[in-house]
Amino acid sequence: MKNTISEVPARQRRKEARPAELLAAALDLFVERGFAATKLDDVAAHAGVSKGTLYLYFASKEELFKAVIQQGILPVLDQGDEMLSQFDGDAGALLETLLKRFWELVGSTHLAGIPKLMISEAGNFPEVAQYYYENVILRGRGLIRAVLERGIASGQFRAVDVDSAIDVILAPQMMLLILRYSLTPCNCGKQDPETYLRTHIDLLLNGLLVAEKKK
Amino acid sequence: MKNTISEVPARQRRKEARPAELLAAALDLFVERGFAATKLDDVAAHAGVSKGTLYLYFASKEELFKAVIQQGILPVLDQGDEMLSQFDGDAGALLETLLKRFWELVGSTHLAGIPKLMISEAGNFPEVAQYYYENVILRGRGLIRAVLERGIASGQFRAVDVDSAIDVILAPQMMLLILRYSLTPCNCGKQDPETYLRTHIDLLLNGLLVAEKKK
DNA sequence: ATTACATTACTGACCGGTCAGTCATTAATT
DNA sequence: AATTAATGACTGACCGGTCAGTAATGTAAT
Repeated sequence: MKNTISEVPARQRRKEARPAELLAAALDLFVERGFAATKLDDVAAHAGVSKGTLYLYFASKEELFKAVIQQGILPVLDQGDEMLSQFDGDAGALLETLLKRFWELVGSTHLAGIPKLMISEAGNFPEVAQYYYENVILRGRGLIRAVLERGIASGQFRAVDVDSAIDVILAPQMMLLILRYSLTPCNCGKQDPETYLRTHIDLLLNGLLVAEKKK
Repeated sequence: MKNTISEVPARQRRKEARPAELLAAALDLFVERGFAATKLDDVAAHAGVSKGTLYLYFASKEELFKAVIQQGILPVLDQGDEMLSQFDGDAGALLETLLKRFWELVGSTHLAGIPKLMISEAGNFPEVAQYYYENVILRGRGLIRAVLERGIASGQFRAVDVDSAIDVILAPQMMLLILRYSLTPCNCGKQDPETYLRTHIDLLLNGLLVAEKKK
């Protein structure tokens, strides 16, 4: 006769579901507490298994870290690539759409914590940092570069220095994410991202100076 | 007769010099390895003393952290205040001067590592984060706010949303510092800061769009 | 000068808590 | 009965923090 209260056995065997559940738990905790401060016991508990089980699926804490980064961030960049190839408006509108979409996809998820996580831990995990640089940063910069070059070629944008402009454009986006997951006493990121994003795009396209251009 | 090889005794008593030397060592190591990953044994060794001595001057690792932040960053903000009160050019020139001077004072020092350090550790040390927010972030934002308001009042700047504009302006500066001390495989921050800074100020003042303004 | 005593900056072995990683055992599935 | 997913007690390294002891310096009496 089964237990009449609960049909869930104490121990379940769910080989297929474990890795994804462990990755989700790890993302949550890494993003919330940082990598070093997160205990694998807690990750396992969060995923409803014991620490031993975690080690059945991931060889070490660092491997788990790598897997979290990979699985979390690559789909977002795939979306970006797709948008770029399909969009057919002018470059200014494309830039605006891209930045807004990025915020929708990442800003509202726990994925938003990944940039801060990488910045914090890159120094101590060069292998992960290398992967992140090649597969996330370079691809992200590539997206913005394509937009800038399209805009400059069409005459819509001024012929700014593309390489540094990319960084200048991405920085406010990154900082907004970073501040969300750090310096919580700071309200910097608290005012609605709408306004922030609008100001960013407005400044970016129009600059700070009034009507007649000098320089 | 003294030792002819070396006049340095094995053990020295230098009560006055210790704190500053320990703070310098701690800044170096915290910035290089992160707070959690830095061992107090190493900090002490770097300063040429034993761990016990460190505890004569600082009550705990966290107190040492706070002292490093305070001692490192406050003088820079004092300089900023002074510049603001003395400068008498137009707001655009003031903004440019302020950003460039900031880079000179901080970008070339180990102080440049402090923003990344704070971002990484703020979550685990709320007391330090609170201090940093009140005494560094708010003061820094105050400087930029003053410049923006001066420029808008004089009619030189467009009437942008000041609060979010502050963040948009500061973000590229911060990101440049952050990338210097993180993601070292990434060359993002490697190209000379000159170009980066010039692009930032140029974009900030003039925007991305060509001559005739829309909107 | 030299000796004796007092003060205190400094040391480093040690302790206790923590946590990544292991493995003998248990129990679900085939 | 055999296989293997899952467990959780255990280990050993690590490190923040402590403290009994050591040696450098000061001071005063001889």
